[in-house]
Amino acid sequence: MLYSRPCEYAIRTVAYLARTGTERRVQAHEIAIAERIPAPFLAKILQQLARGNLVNSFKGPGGGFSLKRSAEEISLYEIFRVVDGVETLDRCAVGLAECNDFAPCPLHDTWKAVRVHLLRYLKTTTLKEMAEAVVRKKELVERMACQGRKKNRRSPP
Amino acid sequence: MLYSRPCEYAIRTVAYLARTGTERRVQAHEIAIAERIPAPFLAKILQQLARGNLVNSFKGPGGGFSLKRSAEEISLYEIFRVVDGVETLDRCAVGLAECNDFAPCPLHDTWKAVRVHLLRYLKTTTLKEMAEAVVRKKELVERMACQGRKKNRRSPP
DNA sequence: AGTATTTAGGAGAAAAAACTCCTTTATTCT
DNA sequence: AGAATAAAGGAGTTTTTTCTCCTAAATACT
Repeated sequence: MLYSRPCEYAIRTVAYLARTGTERRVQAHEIAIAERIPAPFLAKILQQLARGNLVNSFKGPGGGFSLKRSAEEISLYEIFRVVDGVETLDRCAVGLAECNDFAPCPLHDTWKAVRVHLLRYLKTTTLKEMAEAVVRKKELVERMACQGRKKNRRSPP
Repeated sequence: MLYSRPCEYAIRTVAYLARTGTERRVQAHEIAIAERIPAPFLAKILQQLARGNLVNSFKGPGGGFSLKRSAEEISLYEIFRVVDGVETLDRCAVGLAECNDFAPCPLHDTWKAVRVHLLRYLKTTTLKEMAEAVVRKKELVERMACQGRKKNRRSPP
């Protein structure tokens, strides 16, 4: 997989915050329940996001987390950078420590092209995409529920 | 990273066998030393490759492993399939268990495009590429060594 | 000031991945 | 047949990643 489990959780967390809006403070355990992520672990990840300046954090009663920027200003790449660190993308295709641009391994050039593509995906995919896609999915679910009822009328058991 | 550590080792192993030719039997510990891979672990990986019909295995004196096919007939995808299993590529972009083509998560379509690209890379990159690239690298190293000597003459300490 | 709340941070536990070690099996050679 | 060799297979150990638990710190409210 392209990025770690914690990074997956981070993406879903930021998406959750994006859907709730930038003003409201959301507590870690609320996100954990909604997204089925282990709460203490999510707290750690949220701290990383806060240190990386992707979210605001507020202690105490009424505290919680909120996004520092709007959804379309946050790319997958930024989350990935903060949680996994970008060095993981620099790894040689076959794990050779000495492989680099100056002394490339046999797969270096082809793998580099893949890497460029992956980086583009990460940098161009924003959390806006995720928020919008959820809206689209809801419409789809409602449409499918409607079709489901029609089909039941036509096909008695 | 796209595939596991064992899969990296497998690719390097198959490349090593490709360079030695399909006839000669190569022992596990020879490859382990040459590629700096833990020998007992490599033996396990080689067994997977044998079970997956990528290599021949021979027990006893004079035994070892050899490729079942020529380098250009073995893609990275085949090695990946045998060592990691292809289900790892089916994983949702953000780790949602219920995400599939019929109930896609918000990133499903964009991630799917990335996946297609990765699959193409894996399926079109063969071990022939690796074997040829090693030859090219040797020529480059010799050329650089030559330039290194010229430069030393020009730049006394 | 004291209490409650929620994040921040450190240490440890559990799970998964990587790796090691030992026995068994199959093959070759004498 | 016996010995040597090298793969095959199983179990165990180590390392890394994921996750849990506990304490400390900061904030809001009374």
